[in-house]
Amino acid sequence: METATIDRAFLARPGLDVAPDLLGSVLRHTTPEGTVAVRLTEVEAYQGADDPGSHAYRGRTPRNEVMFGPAGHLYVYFTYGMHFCANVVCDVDGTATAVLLRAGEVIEGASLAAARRLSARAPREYARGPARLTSALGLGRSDNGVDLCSVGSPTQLLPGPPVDATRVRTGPRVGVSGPGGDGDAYPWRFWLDGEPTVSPYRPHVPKRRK
DNA sequence: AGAAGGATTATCT
DNA sequence: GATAATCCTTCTG
Repeated sequence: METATIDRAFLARPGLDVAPDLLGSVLRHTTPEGTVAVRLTEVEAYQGADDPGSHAYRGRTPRNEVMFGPAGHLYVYFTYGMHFCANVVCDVDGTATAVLLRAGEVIEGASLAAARRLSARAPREYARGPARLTSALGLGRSDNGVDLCSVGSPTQLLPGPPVDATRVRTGPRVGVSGPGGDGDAYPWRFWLDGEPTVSPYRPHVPKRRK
């Protein structure tokens, strides 16, 4: 039988609870070009109304509509005029929380990932960063809202090899400012310690005058 | 090695 | 009209 996807009920809780449990899971995407699969090594949780860093903070809009839907769907958004980022929608229908997929290790389709990531100098850079991850997988606008939990879907979230829980680390999210612009208020970024594919951006370096 | 600026457009104020 | 859950190239030390 086909490999089972991650259960939707597993994702139907707050993104903050789901995020660390998603480390080590595998996102696989198949297109006419072929299949690429990524084992997740770095993620970030985004909550709803209480989280100023979340797209859902100011309520439902056409862009973030998918976040408010049922768990187990993919929320893909376009940013900085040239990049896509992907989230796994969590929590129950009507409550908007999600997990941003920041980085991972390509474990299937390395040659196709390389073709999509021409600037990468080493395989570890194929999906090292949120926009790089979507690029390596070939995800874009048309993948916004797709179901990740149905067998036979071209885009699936699958269980990965077991993860050593003692390797899970947490820290401030990247590119998110808290109240007063003084860095992220919450340590809602999770990664696997020692993974070469974890994006290297330093957690919140305050700008210093020279 | 580290810092700085450009690319490029959807989205919301 | 400003900003953005970013990445890449180029400049400087």
